[in-house]
Amino acid sequence: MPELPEVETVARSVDARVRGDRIVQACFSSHRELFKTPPAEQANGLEGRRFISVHRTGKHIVCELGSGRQIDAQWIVHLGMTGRLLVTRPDVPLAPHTHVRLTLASGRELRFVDPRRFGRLEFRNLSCVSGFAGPGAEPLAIGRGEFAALFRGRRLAIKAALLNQTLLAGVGNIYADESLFRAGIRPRRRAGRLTRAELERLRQALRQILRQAIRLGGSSVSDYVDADGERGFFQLKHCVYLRTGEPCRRCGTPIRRILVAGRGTHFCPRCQH
DNA sequence: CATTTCACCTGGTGGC
DNA sequence: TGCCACCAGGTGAAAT
Repeated sequence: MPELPEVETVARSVDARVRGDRIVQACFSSHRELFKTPPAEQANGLEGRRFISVHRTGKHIVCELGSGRQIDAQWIVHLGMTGRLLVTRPDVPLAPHTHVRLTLASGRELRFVDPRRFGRLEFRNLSCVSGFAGPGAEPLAIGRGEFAALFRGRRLAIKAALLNQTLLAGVGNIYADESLFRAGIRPRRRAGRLTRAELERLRQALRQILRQAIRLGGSSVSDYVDADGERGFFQLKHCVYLRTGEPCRRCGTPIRRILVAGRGTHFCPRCQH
């Protein structure tokens, strides 16, 4: 489900609800594939610590934790396709596929729910390991020259390059398609063949779209919600994503769907070159 | 090395 | 109503 704007929205809403709160008890499910750190070790590390802050890096939610005032551990949550982090009252019935419950000193619960189990959870004790650092560049912070350099000499499709998290962190299928539409670039163009002007159009398109999507709370295509259960509204602004056969909002030509890098890819054959 | 394909999961939808 | 094929916001391992 979640790409940069959705993860940013979730991180902000979780931060607003749990900052300063202490974890009293941690309950983990037995689906081991979810846990990069063994669940018992995570529960052990979480219990007794306080949320100092929660923020986003790429598609990862990073919870900075402390036993006292200092940050001494991190809990890192990747939502995969269908993961949700929810802060609820404890009497709210458990959703199916709830894999983690953190009981907080305030009496509320932080819950991790993930039907497809593509999410990943990791605990890092900073006295043993370094802090989390994702590999890719932040699309909202990267400059023109650095952005262009990411794609230089690459023969793969520009859409596949946008999805590669080690190049840019946070862009997924929705925002790759939407930014390529806004920049007027076909998704199958070879990344290394884009002109300097096209690359700069793409960088600007990405910035504008990601910022607007964050303002609107992300895209709720089927089930995405933030920590308060609120849906986003950017899906109302989609120009191509999941609009196969519908008229292009700019020129009226039916939107086409193809496969690129194994992912459904949507574009306007008239507006994109 | 760079790039492509596929497996990992559940659930929703639409056709017959 | 049921059954089936196909699709879905992601990623990392294996193959090429």
